[in-house]
Amino acid sequence: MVNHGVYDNNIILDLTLSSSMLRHNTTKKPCNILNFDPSLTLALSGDHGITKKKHACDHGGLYGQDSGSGGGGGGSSFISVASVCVKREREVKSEVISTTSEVEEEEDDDNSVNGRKKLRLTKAQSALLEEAFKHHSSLNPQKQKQELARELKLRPRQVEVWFQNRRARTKLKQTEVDYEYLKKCCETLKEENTRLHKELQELKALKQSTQPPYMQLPAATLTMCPSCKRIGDTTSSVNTRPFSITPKPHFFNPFNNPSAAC
DNA sequence: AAGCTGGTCGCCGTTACATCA
DNA sequence: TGTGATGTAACGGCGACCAGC
Repeated sequence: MVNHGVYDNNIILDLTLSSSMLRHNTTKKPCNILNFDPSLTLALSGDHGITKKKHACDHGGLYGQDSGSGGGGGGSSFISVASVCVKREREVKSEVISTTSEVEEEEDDDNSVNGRKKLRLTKAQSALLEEAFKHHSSLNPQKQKQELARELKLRPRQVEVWFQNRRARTKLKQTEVDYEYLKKCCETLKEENTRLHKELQELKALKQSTQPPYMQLPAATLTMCPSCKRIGDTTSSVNTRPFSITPKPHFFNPFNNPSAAC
């Protein structure tokens, strides 16, 4: 049922495993024809042998050829697995149909030894994918994906997943940047608010202690610039007096430019 | 024209594995 | 050497969109 042909060091281990574990392990990522690591052998601890539902999907779908002997979740039937994995099967079909013979051979190898064992892309593969991502953050479905997959000796599905994850990472980073920006804005506003409150208190105190002539003017006509701490005046074009009057409120907007209020 | 169905795609939340401190 | 944290490949589910019937 299983082709162990590629990794001789796995064969003996496989023979000691249950059928479900076999199924899982024999689909171990081959990828690694490219960067095969002999230490990347089968997990004998047991937990790897406990095939979860989505693993079953992998085997029933992506790597389905060998999965007929068992399903996911530790022994459910192939039929039930297949019913859960319609989408996977769709993808597999389209991939198989559209891939070149070269890729098909690659996938055959994958199917024989592939598994949930996680692939780590090589630096070269990542670099190429990054380069492609720079040009377009989305794949031109049946064209660019196939091309990249062929070039990288990966399955089209892997390229697709990489782009999805890459977009998610980009979005996450942008969210973090936005968060930091808003946080700074919030802090700036808080400081401004505190300072304005303080100034208000000082003005109130000043009003109580003295009654200078300018205080006879309506209070609403006086505004103070939060940055330079001068009171504005529009009645004269040249601001020669320490306190003056402005025709309209002088709002401070930290989102635009905290230091540009004046 | 409207409704249904199937295919495709992208996003989201999650899981599981590899690696590192 | 064991363990928790982190990064990320891979998954299932869902909704949106489109084409064909």
